[in-house]
Parts: sequence; C-alpha cells; structure tokens
Amino acid sequence: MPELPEVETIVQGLQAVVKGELIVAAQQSGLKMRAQMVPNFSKKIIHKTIVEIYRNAKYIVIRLNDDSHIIIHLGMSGRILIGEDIAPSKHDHLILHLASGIRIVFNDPRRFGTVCYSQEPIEKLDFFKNLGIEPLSNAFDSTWLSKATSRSSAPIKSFLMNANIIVGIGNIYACESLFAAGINPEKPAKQLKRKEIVKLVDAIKQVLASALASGGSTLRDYVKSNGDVGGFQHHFQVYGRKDQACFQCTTPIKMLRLSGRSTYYCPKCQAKR
DNA sequence: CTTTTGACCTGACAGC
DNA sequence: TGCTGTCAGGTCAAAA
Repeated sequence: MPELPEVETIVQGLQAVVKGELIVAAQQSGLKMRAQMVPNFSKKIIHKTIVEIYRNAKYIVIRLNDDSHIIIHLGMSGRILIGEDIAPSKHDHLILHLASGIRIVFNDPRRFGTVCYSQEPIEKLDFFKNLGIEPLSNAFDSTWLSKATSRSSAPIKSFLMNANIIVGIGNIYACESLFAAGINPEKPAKQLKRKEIVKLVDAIKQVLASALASGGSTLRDYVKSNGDVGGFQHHFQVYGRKDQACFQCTTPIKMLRLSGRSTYYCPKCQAKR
C-alpha cells in the first residue's frame, strides 16, 4: 500500500512500537530486489538499537544507534507487519527480531521494493539524490507549483507522479487530486491557469491529509492484528470506478491509459478545454 | 534536454 | 479444474 499516506501511516505505526528497541536477530531472503541489497547485512545490525524511524518520499528510513541506516521501499506490493507472532511467509525479505519479542517483517511478493543498509550518510545514496518536493511541506505552494509546471509540457497527471518533481503522489492520489481540483489529467502542465494551480495545491494537500487520517484510523488494528491497513478506499471519487456514476454529476467515470498507467476521471467535472 | 515505453516480478481474477 | 490474458498502489534505463 505504497503512496505517501500509506508509507507515512506505516512509519507512524513503527515509531509507536519500536523506538529504542534493540535488534537481537535479523534474517533476509537474499533475493534480488529493485536495487541490489547489501548481501548479509543482517549480521551488521544485530545488537544495535533503533533510534529513529522516518519517511523520505516513499522510503522508510530506520536509523540505528551507530548512525547507520536500514532503508526500505515498498514498491507496488510491499507490506510491513509488526507483531509478536507473525507466521513466516513466502515473500518475507527482512525480518527484524526485537528484544521485546516484537518482530518487524517486510514482505514483498513482486520484489519491486527495496531493502538496503548504509553506513554512510544516506544523502549519498542514489535513491535520495534526485527527489522532488514533499507535497505536504509548506514549500509546496501555488508559487512553487506554477513555476514548476511552466517548464513542462507533460500531461499534468504524469507530472504529478514524477518523483523527481513531487514525491509521494502515486496513481491513486494523482487521479483523486485532479478530480478534486476539476482538472483533466491529460492537460499539459504548462497550460494550467493560475486558478487551477491554486486549486490543485489545495486538492493535493486535502486528499493526502484525509487519506492519512483514514490510514491512521485503522493503524491500531493493523499493528495488533496484522490485518490490512487503510480505510481511504471507501472515499475514492474516481479511482477504480470506471463506468460508474460520478458522485458529483452522475456522468460515467472514464478510464484512459496515461504513461502506461490507468487513469480515472470524470469527463464532465474534469472537462478538457 | 524532456517525455514515453518497456522491463522488472508475483498473484488475483475473469473468461473460456 | 485448468489454462490464458489482463491488471495491479513504483521506479529506472532505454528509446523516441
């Protein structure tokens, strides 16, 4: 479940449970992920303590007491489970055993995700070199966005999903934000009017924040029962709603393919022009 | 340079 | 009960 709100939700769940915890054992699958992981780093993290966990873009960063870091990216299908008795399963790639008996398990069937370990400052890692702006930061405002869009002729939806420009917005939240702003996903970024830019910034912050709030509401269940996370899927206005009536105007939602991704929009509420 | 496409993987689901 | 095709929340290298 890996866009900004989901990653942030998971990070908050981890923070609540494992801060200050000692790692007593660790196991890795050793299978090849998106980026080659440091082989057998599990040995290097044993007897170290987790001092800080935070999110950078869609990456989860776990800082240890010697300032080394474990970096996890969930890719498309990655999950993190936290609990005392998690049954081992097929695509577990990293299992951390903590002194309290709690385990943190990173499971990713498709292996589009990443697990790696770094003893160097993390800014040196390629992952973090070309990342764009955090959409929930104060720096992300209409002034910033209008400057950034003015240089791009790409469809606004592809623009929003480009992590070199803005981080954390994936396929779902790009669709939902554009609907909330009433903007057609195919519209070239540089053609957005000032008014649309203002609306879009607002929509993105609103959508991400309310998704985060929904994720947070099921966080406790997630941590305790290892079940599913997030309740925002019940609030989707367009994502996955092809041919269903728009909640605003009852026009059937349309789907098109944009940069290889399914794109949902209301042809009336998000008319071109 | 910018933008799009294809590749990376497994699993779930629809239709035959 | 298969089998086949399609689709899936991301990112990167390569092509256009």
